[in-house]
Amino acid sequence: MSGKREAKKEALRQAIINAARQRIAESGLDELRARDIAKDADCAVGSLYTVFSDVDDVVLHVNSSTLTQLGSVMEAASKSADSPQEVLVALAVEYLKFATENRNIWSALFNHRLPEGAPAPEWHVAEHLVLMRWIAIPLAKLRPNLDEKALAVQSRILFAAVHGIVSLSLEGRFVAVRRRDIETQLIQFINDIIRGFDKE
Amino acid sequence: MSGKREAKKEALRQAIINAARQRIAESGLDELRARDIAKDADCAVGSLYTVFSDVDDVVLHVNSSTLTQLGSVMEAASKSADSPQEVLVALAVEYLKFATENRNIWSALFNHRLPEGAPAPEWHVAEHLVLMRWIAIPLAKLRPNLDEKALAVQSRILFAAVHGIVSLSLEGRFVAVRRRDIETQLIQFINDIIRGFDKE
DNA sequence: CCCAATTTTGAACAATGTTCATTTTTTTCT
DNA sequence: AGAAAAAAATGAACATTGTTCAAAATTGGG
Repeated sequence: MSGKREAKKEALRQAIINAARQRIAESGLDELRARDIAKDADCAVGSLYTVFSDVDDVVLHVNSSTLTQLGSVMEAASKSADSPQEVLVALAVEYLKFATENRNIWSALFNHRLPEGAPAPEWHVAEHLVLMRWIAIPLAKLRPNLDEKALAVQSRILFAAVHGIVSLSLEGRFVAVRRRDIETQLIQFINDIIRGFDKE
Repeated sequence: MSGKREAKKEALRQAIINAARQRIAESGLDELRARDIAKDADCAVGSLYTVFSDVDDVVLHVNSSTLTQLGSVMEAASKSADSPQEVLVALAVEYLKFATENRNIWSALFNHRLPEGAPAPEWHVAEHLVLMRWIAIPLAKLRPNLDEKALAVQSRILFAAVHGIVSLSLEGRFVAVRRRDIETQLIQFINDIIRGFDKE
């Protein structure tokens, strides 16, 4: 009856991930500390290392759950409209909304850097690719002449552009644009792009 | 004759900035260490703090010089073509080129985070805005009906989109696109946008 | 050449990620 | 149930860093 061990271990894993997510949500990735996570998860610092290889590994798992959340948001947005144009706009707007409402959690997704020369594990990269699919679907309808490969590239480019706008705007380091203007701009931007397709 | 003191201090400032830039260029911002900077600049760790308030301050000055470099690149790109369309494409392509050829220095510009609640100094924010001007000039010709304010916003949005594409592509965390495809995609992207303007 | 002011120094401190010998808990065996 | 073995949890100790500051070295003026 050693399933009890596994269960406890799994409970600890979740407690640690939740504690880390909570900390990140409240104070951002930069303020995340191994000792704080352990305290919140009611375990010793050392225990963290019996379940994860290091703090980066914990962050990776937090990010993984964020991607799942984002996936749901994208799916809902995809169902919120019929025309592919409207779907692309909805995806962008919902992405902006998610980023705004979950700023720290969202930015951890992109600001987290693994140490020099440690590539993100394959399973985590795959999680990102799933998001691209939600863009590819409406895009395929707008550009039926693109093959699978070109479609994948276009999806990434479109995502990157939207992400850039959301990112530089929200992080607001410089290049600040008033918050309530961003959505308007984003919608106009997507529409400009789509109109550009038509004329190609 | 106390100008000598000032001169020495200034020399130290420059030595430290150069050492830091060199380190960042070679190993990236994440590997930057106060002790390494001091060693390269031939001074004690403590001396660094007599000239800069902390390591972040040093990075800020490295980034400042990077922005000056980028400014020159943008200026040259602006003069490389006549039509505003071509200028916008040239700006994007040169931005991509600069980022590719100066990866670590460029990414320090955007990955450097000041500690919680310490906004970038006003002089540094201003340096960023100068870059936006190079985009606004050709954009104004394409969209003559935009007032100054709307033009500034559009410039930022366009920059953010291009930056997003360059950024997610180059950092290649996920969402990887083959390096040699990025330029092609970027050019097509800018053209799509501009075509979108026409149809508005 | 000497003294006071200034600058430079690097050892010491604090914060933090990570390890590992020791203690505690759980499982297995009789 | 109780003891021995296995596994897991613990937190003190270590290594690495940014930063400080008392002491030493340097400098400029008289």
